[in-house]
Amino acid sequence: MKTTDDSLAEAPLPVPVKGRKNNPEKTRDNILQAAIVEFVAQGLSGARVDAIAERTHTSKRMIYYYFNSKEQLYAEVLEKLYGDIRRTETGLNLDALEPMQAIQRLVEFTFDHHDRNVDFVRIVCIENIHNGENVKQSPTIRALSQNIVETLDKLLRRGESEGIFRQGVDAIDLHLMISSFCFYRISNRHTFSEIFQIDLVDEQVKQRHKDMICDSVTRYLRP
Amino acid sequence: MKTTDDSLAEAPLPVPVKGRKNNPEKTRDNILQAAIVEFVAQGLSGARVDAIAERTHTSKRMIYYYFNSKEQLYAEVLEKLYGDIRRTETGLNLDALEPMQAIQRLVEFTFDHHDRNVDFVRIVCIENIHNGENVKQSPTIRALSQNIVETLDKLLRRGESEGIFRQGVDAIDLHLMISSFCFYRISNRHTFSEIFQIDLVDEQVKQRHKDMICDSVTRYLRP
DNA sequence: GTCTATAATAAGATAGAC
DNA sequence: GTCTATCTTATTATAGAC
Repeated sequence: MKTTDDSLAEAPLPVPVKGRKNNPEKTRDNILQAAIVEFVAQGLSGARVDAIAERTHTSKRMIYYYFNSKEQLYAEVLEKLYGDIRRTETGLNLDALEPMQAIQRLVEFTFDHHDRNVDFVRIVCIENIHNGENVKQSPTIRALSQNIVETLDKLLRRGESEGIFRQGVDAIDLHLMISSFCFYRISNRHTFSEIFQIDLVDEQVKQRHKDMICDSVTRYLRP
Repeated sequence: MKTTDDSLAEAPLPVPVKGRKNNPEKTRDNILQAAIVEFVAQGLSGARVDAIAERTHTSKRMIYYYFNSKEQLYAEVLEKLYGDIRRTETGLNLDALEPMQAIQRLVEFTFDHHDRNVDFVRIVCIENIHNGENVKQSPTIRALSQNIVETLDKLLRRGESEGIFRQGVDAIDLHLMISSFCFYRISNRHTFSEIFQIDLVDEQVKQRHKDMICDSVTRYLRP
């Protein structure tokens, strides 16, 4: 390929794009976005640093420059996806509604939430395959998730005192019940839909399942 | 290391263990068992053929001899774990019970089932991370899983005609509901227990959750 | 059928120029 | 801060003896 051996005369283009100055934040975020795509698609062990670099407007060197290792990059991806999702959980304004309607709204929100955020569901699966080791090392993630339990607890106590809900239901238990359905429907959709020949993406099926979990939770809560 | 260059005089021990003759079936099964442990612990991409060989009483060469590739070995692991679990689902003898008791028994069975078979839960997660591609290629797995839906459908129709269950509940939908809770409790236990600070292994908690899903399903089914 | 040794390649991480 | 080129090690897979 070389037409001359005067290497000093070759390609003086360390500056990324013509005329544009360096933009560290943008570069870093660009890498993080690419990493999300790769980790979500391939898992932690399956993801390739080279593949992440290819999805980037920059180079593999920059990944190590900003994130030091594949593991640390993964940890940031995990925090980002958890953060994105937990933040949307605020501003549901359940206090204004009566308990039974509020719980219904919360269930529907959780359902849609998982349905729209397949990436989040996948990264949580991946993290569990790795025994939650990265979640355990992130106080941020734990802190982010307290909100939903507090909301639910407040709601349960309110319904309880009004005599609309039965006594003594634990917020975390109920969250487990709601999440499990909403999560599993997405996380296991490949095996479930293949084995039982059901199209989980179909709008009618989706609505039926949403009604199902709503109905199931409200019936469970009645005294 | 060599103290002599007469290589012909060295180590004539291709025969595995002293005096014992070759045992192909045993060797093959030994590899499969080792592969289960490794794939379940590390996932498909995370599993190392060398690590599987180390867990074996034989060598890496034998893995390729019997299974041709890492992928094919994984596919057999998947079939084996699905097969093991589906087979135990028969012989529940629900026909003898009245519908509401039968469904309760089925739910409890499913709960315990997942609780006892963490390996199965993990391999299903792993398979879903890989978009269920191997399940799709295995007619065996699909065939094995029809039993549970048939059982459930028969039960639902019986309860329906006796007026004990509400009309029109779909067996696959209900199976989704029951499975999701039982599965998620295991599959996501690492992140869930860390984030919400709950000990899912605790016997009291476990019993509470078992009651919860039972209660929830029976309430859902009532007319 | 089974073993040890090794080839071929892929992947994480780094060097060094600019 | 960014790039290209490369080092090192790990990993899948195979050769060839017995």
